[in-house]
Amino acid sequence: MEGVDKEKVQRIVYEMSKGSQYFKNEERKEAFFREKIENMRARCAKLKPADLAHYQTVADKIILELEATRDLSRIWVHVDMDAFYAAVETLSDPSLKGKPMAVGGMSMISTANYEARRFGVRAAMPGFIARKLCPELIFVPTDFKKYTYYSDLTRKVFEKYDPNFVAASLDEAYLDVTEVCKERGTTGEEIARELRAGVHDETGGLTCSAGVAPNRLLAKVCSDINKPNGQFILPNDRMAVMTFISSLPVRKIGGIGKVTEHILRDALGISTCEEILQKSSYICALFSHSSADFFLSVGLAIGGTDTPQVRSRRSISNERTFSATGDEAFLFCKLADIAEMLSTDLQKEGLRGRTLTLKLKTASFEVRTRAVTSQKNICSTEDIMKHASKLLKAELPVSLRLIGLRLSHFDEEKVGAPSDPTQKTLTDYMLSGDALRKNMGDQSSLDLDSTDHCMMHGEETYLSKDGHQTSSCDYRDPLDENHLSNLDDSKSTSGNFEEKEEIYESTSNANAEKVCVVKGMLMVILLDTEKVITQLHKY
DNA sequence: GCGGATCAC
DNA sequence: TATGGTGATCCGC
Repeated sequence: MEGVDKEKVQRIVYEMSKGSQYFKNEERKEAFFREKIENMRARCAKLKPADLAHYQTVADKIILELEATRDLSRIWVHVDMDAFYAAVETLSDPSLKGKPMAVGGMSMISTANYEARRFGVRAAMPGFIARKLCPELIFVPTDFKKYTYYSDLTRKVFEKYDPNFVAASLDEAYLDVTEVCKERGTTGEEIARELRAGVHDETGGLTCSAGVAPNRLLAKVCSDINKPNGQFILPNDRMAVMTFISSLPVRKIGGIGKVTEHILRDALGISTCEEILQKSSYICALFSHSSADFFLSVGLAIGGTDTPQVRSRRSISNERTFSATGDEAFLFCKLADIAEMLSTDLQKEGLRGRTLTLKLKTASFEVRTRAVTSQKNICSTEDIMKHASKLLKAELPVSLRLIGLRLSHFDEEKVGAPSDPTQKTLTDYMLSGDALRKNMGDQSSLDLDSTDHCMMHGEETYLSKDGHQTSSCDYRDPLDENHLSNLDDSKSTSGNFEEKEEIYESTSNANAEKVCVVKGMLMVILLDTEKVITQLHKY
């Protein structure tokens, strides 16, 4: 973004961060990461001319196969709402117009409007740093009901152009407008323009940007080019597509994040998509078959052109951050809260599963997961707690800032599912799709000998077994949202804390039963932990 | 099947 | 004072 003093922003972010536990953890991760890159460079250096010649033939073969799948017959549009949450908030409070504003709280920001971005304020930036960058910044708490309402309005517009459009999140969607273009004898460009006007009208003023391209991977990149309130069209022409992809930095591609970007650049000297093809032998030498496949398809600008299959959810989880503590009674209370929330969510979806995963983040930001798989399907708070408390107990003593629980390996048939057909957006759109190949470099080149195994192993590559292109890395899960609400800062946690204390003293409270049940369960679970039982009185 | 990592939003 | 939550995937064990 122009007009941003990047150096100043960087300096302030650094000043605010350095010395913190968060920052120390980032440094630890970076050191680990540099080592990984060094390993890859070493492996590169060891490659002999004969090896490289071999990998070049492998690469050339893959490239030929990929080229054969190229389909330039479809017209995809990727629609991306501009600063969506911030724009919605401004719509409902016009006094915010023209002022720097961010949706979120002191701990984390989910979206900043364009006025705030000029100060260097960004999504995923902690609010207290944002305020330092822009002291007059207005904070607005997240309100998902509002965003869902406006998202639904936009989807009504999308439906008119592609009834099978793919909602990638509340504020993004992919539309295959090939048919509507044919019917109306018009271009993707015109459709995108009309669609954007429709969104603007139907929502009462929200703007969006669009990318028009022959596949979803490209459409996604294109929607970012003339943002905000603009569009970019990439014609269905091989030459135009190849020219476009050539100079594109790899980081612009969905699925290539910060880490992959650095690996490609520092280990292989690859910064643009063009260079992927130029160094295709190294790509094949260093990465797994599926990773190489993904990278090479990026170099060729080949992406998904079909409408991806609807897939059911694989896991469901619940996690909460609180101010770090080693107080075991508190930690078990939190665990019980999360178990209960998870159980509630499971009931809503009529799901039961066999694998329970406990997620912990220590006071020093180190993340750990511990899982158990049982024979029986579980869904009740009690069953979840039975396993979860064992997992947590094995980690004690430990000072934590986050606890989470995830259930997976679902039962085939749902039990008592409240099957509400109007809930289409939540269940039917639960497709996943990244064929992301982002596990860089840990795989030995020997793996190339087990190509088939690798291909089958991946749940979904950009090529399905029957040769049709399936959902690709540019496809997003609709439930992936910035669920920033309710964790503004320590308020929510200390809020719970006080609430519990109150409930404990006043048994007439409506919530008392719940707490007692939880407590009762905890007492059974923690029977051998005298200290915890006595401390429970505090909560 | 488990644990660590990465990515997206 | 203060750096999120949900879901998915891959790899190496």
